[in-house]
Amino acid sequence: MKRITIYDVAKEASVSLATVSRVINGSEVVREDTRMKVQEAIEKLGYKPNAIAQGLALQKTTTIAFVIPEASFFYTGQIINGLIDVAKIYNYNMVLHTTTEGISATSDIIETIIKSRVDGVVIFNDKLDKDEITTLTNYDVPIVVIGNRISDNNICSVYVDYETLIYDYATRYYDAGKKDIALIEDRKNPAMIEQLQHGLQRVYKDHGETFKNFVKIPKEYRSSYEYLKEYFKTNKHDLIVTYRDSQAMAVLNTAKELGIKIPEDMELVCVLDSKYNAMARPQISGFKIPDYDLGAVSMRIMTKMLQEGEKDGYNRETELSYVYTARETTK
Amino acid sequence: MKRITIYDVAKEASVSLATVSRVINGSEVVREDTRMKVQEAIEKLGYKPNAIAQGLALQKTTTIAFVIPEASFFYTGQIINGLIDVAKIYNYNMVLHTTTEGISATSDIIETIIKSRVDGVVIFNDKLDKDEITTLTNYDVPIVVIGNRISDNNICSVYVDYETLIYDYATRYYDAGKKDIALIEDRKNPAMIEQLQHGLQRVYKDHGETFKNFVKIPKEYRSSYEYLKEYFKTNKHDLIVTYRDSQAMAVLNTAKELGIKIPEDMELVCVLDSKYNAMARPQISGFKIPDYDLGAVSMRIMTKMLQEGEKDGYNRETELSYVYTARETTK
DNA sequence: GTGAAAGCGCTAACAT
DNA sequence: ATGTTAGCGCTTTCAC
Repeated sequence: MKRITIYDVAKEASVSLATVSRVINGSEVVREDTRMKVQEAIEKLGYKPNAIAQGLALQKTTTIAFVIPEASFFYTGQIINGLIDVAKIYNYNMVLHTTTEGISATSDIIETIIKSRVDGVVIFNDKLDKDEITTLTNYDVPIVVIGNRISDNNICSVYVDYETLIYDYATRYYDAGKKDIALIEDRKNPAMIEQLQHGLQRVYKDHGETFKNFVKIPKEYRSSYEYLKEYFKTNKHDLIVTYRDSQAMAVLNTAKELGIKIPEDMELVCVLDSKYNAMARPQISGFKIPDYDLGAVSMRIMTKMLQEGEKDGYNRETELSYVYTARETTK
Repeated sequence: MKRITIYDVAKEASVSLATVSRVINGSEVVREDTRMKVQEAIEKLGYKPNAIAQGLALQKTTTIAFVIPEASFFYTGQIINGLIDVAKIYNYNMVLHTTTEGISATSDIIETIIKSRVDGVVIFNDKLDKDEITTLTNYDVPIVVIGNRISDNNICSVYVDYETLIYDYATRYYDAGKKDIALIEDRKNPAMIEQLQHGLQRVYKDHGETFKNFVKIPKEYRSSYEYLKEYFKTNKHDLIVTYRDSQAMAVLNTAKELGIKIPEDMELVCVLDSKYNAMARPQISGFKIPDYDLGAVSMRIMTKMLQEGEKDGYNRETELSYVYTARETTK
């Protein structure tokens, strides 16, 4: 099947290809009757402009690259939805790249991204360090980073301040005399855990103490659950902080099995709230993180960065807020 | 910052652009010393071939479009991971499109896909009907459909046979005298539910009876949970079948609240297994659906479709199997 | 208001 | 083994 081109349309409508181009791009200077003629030819032939050729001629692709570690979690999906919805409104396409360990190094991905001449790139990545982002800076393509507070000439970021989140929350506990607060490690989200750690450290430091209850999951344990079953046999705290729902549920289950009453004996909060927290029994308290908005806002900022004129229409760093939902695992 | 092109490299290396092109594409006919010369020039200038221009010249984009309803569920993410991992191995890029209701009609998406001249499209969609897929057929781009058994000239499909899955499973219950089997509706996955319904209908038909226990969630209820709380006050069955984990958990919670013992009074199986099923108490039995493989296999088939020579190296329809995991909600 | 022609950056015959 | 040249499909001056 022959791909029909702008030439075919031009011939069909007995005009030059320049005129067809003008019609496609909604140029005002075309006379109404020729516009109709061209429009008809387009319909008749079922012509679809070749975005690749347009990209070449215009030196832009109207495409944004999105890089994520893996598309595994529910909230990653939500971020993607946010990004895509806004991208659509502004007629951008999205290409998706993932930094699966073993299968593709970040440098390879950057390579492909540069080659594909996208207009911008949005990065959501726990592991991507500043060096790698700096590499991207060299190609002077606009970048929006989701999750980490970072900014530069053509780098913006959209994030939630987990450090302050947990600082504020834990401080209330500390001040109420519940000073024994523990944080469960999450190997899959090291960057987030680090932020939480910093927040808790500040709480203790404020009172001249040191935060010590960082519960690491030893490598030999297949899951947090396996280890926690051991851990809680000999440990108990006033408040347990986890990052993901599945870890909170692991705490819930082990506690029940060991006869630790939640929230009476021990309280539990899951930073990253999810529908599963509400389905657990007792229902797990958590913070509603605006995952969809993280995506949507990022893309909106990207579109602004891409508009020459709007150079000052956006902030380099955008902090998104969260809402605490008290459920049954906290008093 | 001036984008440096193949011409710049040619000039730098004092060769023609054809030679540079040959080096880039690993042509064998280039003498070693000139290859080195060119390679050096490429390094020095930091040249990256423009994939857009390559696409134009080669009439192919090495890009696959992927269409999903929404990136919300965990398994959608897994499918994406499978797709991407394989896509990477074969050096394909992926563009992601979603059919968010309200924001973008499927026809618009098809429009953009066609314009972007992707080499193939993978579709995972409950709602996309055959008409829409047929529209794509007109543009003779290779298509792989995930989830539904469907095939045509340039359409392949990869799927799990939910009908047979539940038919086999429910038959065992029926034959054991547990004839009261109910299926919970899932508005978000109508196509899957339909398959399950067909399977159960066959079970009853085999015995000259009619399957009636399809539990619809009335529109006025915000969630399955809200309705099920009412439903189970006056209803009880031998076996409850749900599609997603969250619905199974809703059944679990309402049952517990109403004093219905699971699995003693009523058994429960969740077709689409997830880690949350294992975290629930009692743990929910389910089928391990190979979500990652659905993606991976689909992309593998796509690469085969794209290879001219390999016309017969793949099946039009590929059925993937599942593994049943008995846990605590079934006897 | 419309057409002719020069690119956009690259590949692939075809020459040499 | 390397260079020349004609596209790939489109946009955009610049003439008319």
